[in-house]
Amino acid sequence: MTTIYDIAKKTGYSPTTVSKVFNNYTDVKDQTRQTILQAAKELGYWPNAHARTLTTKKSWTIGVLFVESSGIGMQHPFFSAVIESFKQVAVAKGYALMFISKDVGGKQSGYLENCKIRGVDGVVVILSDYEDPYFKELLDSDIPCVVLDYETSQAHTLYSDNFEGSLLAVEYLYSLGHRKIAHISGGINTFAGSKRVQGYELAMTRLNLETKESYIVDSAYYSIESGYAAMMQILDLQERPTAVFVAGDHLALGAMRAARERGLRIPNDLSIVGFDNIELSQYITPALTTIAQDTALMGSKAADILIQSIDDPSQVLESVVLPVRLIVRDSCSSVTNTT
Amino acid sequence: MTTIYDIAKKTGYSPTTVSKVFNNYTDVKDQTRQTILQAAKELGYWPNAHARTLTTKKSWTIGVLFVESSGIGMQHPFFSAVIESFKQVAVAKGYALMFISKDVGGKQSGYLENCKIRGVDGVVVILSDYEDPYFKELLDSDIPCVVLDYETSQAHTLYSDNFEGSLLAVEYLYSLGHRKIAHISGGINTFAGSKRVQGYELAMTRLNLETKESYIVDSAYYSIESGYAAMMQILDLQERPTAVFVAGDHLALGAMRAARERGLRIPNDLSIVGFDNIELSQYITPALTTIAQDTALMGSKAADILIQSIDDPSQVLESVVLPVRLIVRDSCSSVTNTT
DNA sequence: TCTTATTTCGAAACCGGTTTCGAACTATAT
DNA sequence: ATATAGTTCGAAACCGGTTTCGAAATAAGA
Repeated sequence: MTTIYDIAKKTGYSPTTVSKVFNNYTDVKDQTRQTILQAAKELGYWPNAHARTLTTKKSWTIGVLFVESSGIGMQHPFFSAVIESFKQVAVAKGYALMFISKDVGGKQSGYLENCKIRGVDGVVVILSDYEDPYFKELLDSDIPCVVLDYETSQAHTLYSDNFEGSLLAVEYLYSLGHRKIAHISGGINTFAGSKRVQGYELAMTRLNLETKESYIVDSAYYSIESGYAAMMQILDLQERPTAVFVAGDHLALGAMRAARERGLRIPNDLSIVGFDNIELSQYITPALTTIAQDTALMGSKAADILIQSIDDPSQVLESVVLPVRLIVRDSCSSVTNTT
Repeated sequence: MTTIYDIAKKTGYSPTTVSKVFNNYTDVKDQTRQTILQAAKELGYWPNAHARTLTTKKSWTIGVLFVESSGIGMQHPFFSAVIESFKQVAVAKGYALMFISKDVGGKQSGYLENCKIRGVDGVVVILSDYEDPYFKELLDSDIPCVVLDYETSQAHTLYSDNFEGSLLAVEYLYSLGHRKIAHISGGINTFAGSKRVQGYELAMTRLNLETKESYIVDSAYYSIESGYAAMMQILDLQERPTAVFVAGDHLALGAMRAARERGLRIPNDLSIVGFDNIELSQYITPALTTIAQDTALMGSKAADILIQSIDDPSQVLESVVLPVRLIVRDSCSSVTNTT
């Protein structure tokens, strides 16, 4: 491993000057710069990020806090799409991404501890369970954070307009003639889930539709399985709805499966609207009508905000609400006879 | 930021002794240890990983090299499933995961350079294009690598038995009575893709079936779109096959869509076998019969091998071939009249 | 030619840890 | 009381960089 000292020795200049070359200081003669650069190339020199971080206190590393209660981690398509777009702008600005976990090496430690130990410059957090005390601990710290899909006054936040999404979905179903509209929630205890329920309820009220208790089924996770179970529950109702607004595409997939098993055809016998617009929703049959979140924008915008906040921690906290839109495909049909 | 020097000052012991406490040296009196631990707690001490790495030359960081030519990055379900399981064992052993990219900060740099700069202890690589010269550069280096879905004598390798998978698929279709079996390849230029084609060809030969040129369609990427295009090409054939073995589930989704648009019912008019067993393949209609790779095993095994290799770089290179299995679902039907 | 201003460079301290090796101190054996 | 063994601790060098500030060298101005 060659160091700036090796280069200094070889060229006859001091380590100081060598360091200056790699940091684009102006007080070094151009010819000197060339000599040093040349020597660096010959010796195969790579700057040591750890040594640099030690003095500068900047690691050029962003922590990714990404945990789902369901435990499937990176596999969730919505989250991974966001992170992918986040990564692209972060890398372009010179940052590397590092996963933050608790319990590293089998030792109970917590997110904040690991962030401190690793010296990350900032953290982007996407959790399904924001009640985690270890997350709170991180929020309370001085580490710049941008948190997605959640609302808090302690950090920059970024989330889709879940509320509006629900309105769009229900109003669309209404416009097709549906009056008995049920809702499969993604968990009232999650931020997005509760917003979506609220949006559903408001929409129903606005449209003068009765909001029955039994028409709202809470499913614990955004998984296919729980969507299946929730739909089964709805199908057992004596007064079956003609349409179901489902708070997530994965849930919707499970719901569609349940309906199919019960012999219901979609959209003929039952209309379904999802939420998220995951890639596959357009390829299933029938293609899923859903509310699209702009994952690419969410990721890139989050990176912009976080990096700004790293550069200037005194920045006022931003709270960005991203627009959603209805994507009409084939999983809904109009109701002719409104019983 | 409190350091071991702060703790030393507060307790009256030397930085050496403080350091020893955190490194579990035995030559420190138990009472001393308690005093120092107590002081550390009070001062809110976190060890500085960068400083530690600087002297020990070990960063407890594993680089993740994960690029797809299609550019969708982490979103690919197969790859992200593998990484997720990799991450779990790596974290349990005390490592953090860091994404390695080239062109950091807009500067053309390459994978090796970034690995060297960041001082990662090892790298797990999953690429779709293993011809990348920057990847070769990394392979030629002294950094421990484990590469997935590829074969090379320069690193530890790990891949599913693609060849066997093809045999299973074709033999299964044969057992259902199919004789005209086509193949949509995932790209003859990828390692897995070529193995799958070879397996297909061997199976056909073994079963005494004619391997027509036109029955093998090469699709550039493992995307839904290219699966769609490839299937269209097959459906344009005058002598249409009764079954298609598709080299990837995503491709299969596109292929099914194409067939459906052409008015063909699956499995009645056309049988399809996929490859990968992505989560969604069981939820589409008809549920996809496919060849399953053991992604969890691949990830955890890869982590085991890499970490062993980090601990002892002189280890002989391992090349692990993981078993695959046929998962029968609803996308294939038996052929009664073999024309 | 002598100031003065501008370039160009380097000594030295510092960042926060680790590790070797010897010294001092305590306990045990003779 | 003395020799020996075992325990406990710390001085100092080192890891590979950055940065301040002053000095030397060179160029410009009078």
